[in-house]
Amino acid sequence: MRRPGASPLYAQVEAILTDRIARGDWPPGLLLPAEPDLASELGVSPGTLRRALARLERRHLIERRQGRGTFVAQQTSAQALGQFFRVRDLSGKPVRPETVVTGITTGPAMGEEAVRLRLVPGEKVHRIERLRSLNGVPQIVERIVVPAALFPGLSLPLAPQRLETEIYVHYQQAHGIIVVRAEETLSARAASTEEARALGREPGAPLLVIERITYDAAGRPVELRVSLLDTRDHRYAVELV
Amino acid sequence: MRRPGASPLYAQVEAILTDRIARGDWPPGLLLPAEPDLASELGVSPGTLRRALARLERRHLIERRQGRGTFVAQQTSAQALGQFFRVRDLSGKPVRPETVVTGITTGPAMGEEAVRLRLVPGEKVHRIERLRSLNGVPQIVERIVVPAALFPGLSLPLAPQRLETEIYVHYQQAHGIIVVRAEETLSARAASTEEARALGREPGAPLLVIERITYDAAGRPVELRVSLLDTRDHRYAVELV
DNA sequence: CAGTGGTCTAGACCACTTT
DNA sequence: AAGTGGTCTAGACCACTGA
Repeated sequence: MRRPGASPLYAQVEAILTDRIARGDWPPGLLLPAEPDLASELGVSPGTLRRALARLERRHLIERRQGRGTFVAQQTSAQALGQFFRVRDLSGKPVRPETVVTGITTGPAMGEEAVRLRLVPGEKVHRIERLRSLNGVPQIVERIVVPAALFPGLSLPLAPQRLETEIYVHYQQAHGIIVVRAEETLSARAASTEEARALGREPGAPLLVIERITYDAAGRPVELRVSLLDTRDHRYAVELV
Repeated sequence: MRRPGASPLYAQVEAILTDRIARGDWPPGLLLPAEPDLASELGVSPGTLRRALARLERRHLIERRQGRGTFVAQQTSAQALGQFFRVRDLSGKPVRPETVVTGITTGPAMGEEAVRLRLVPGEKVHRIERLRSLNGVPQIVERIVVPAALFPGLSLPLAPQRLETEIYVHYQQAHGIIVVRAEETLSARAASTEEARALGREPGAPLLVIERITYDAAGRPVELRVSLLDTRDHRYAVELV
């Protein structure tokens, strides 16, 4: 195949398949055609297709299972937690948070928020407050901002329960949005009186601040989040390679 | 090629090449044999060799340059900084630290240190204290613990200068040790009086604590490090995928 | 047993770098 | 012009899964 000044063929194939998934043409859970079939449909060799599939798998957009086939990734609670929740206990073991919603409001996006979420000024957002416990003890205060357009059913009484699991599962089930990437910045800050009360600490206690922006498969921002972690018994863990 | 219960051939090739680099048989900067030659020397097909080389490149152990050849990775200051220094300014731009050594002592490894560095109890370590400035302002207090065996020339008068650049460059030049991986855990903590004075802050001010353990190509731990960052003007940035 | 992805091989052609 | 890695192709065989 030719490639005058364009990108490599495997990258083009990767982009085509990413687009099918991002648009919902290929919904989560779908079994993809077998590799030889998909390769001939796209007009590329099996080797080139495999190279594109390997990259999609590394981005967690598909799952390949030997003997079964290749599937569009399902956003499950356990999977989203493993991918995006970096908190560990002091021995390094992963912990599972229990979550309670402590407040929901709806209003226009602030200047900074609107820019980062790429909303028109004044567009509505939901603000969600949650308290997350690790091993039964409140350890994380969390404030989430999401475009209201992505969360229409939020005023319903059942909404809080949905918000107590990872909201990425809701995104996928209700809108076919697959969350694939997040950027986090970390800092340290003194607790306010409200934050301190929620976490059972004294005002001014040092907290770890985790600010996150989350993107879907199409590269659109879909969530802003600030998490305040009490780090007496837990750590935020990363590996650098 | 057969593979009864063993690992894939490309993984075996990767292990062989990693070993050659880790042992110093292939020193940093070396030009590797051309792919067809290396493949036939190892008794594998070019495709299998390329798969192993791709993995080595992702681990930053080699660099491949089209038209020139494949080289064992050189540890440069800029490269080590880009790979392991996650601090950004508030706009997200990378910053380059200037570093001053504020203290060096030598003594036996403490219990916890000895375990993590896999030293025999009582084995000597160097403890290095540094103050790092960003844009001319002191922002990071750093304490580094390294096995004394890896840093024999530390009492020489020129040592402090060496310690003012990334010490990974010294590791590579003096011992052929290539640092490939680090684990970091983050937390928030109140500044002590000495830490506060060094950073121009009030005692008790919240600081971001970054604890790092660093490993070489052979998987041996070669450094413990604690960095205390003033996060009024900077952030620690990570991407989750 | 049939069908899937995982591994391994072999070789052609292209783009880039250096001589 | 010669040599390198990057791309793309084509096909054989193996390991795993589920009917």
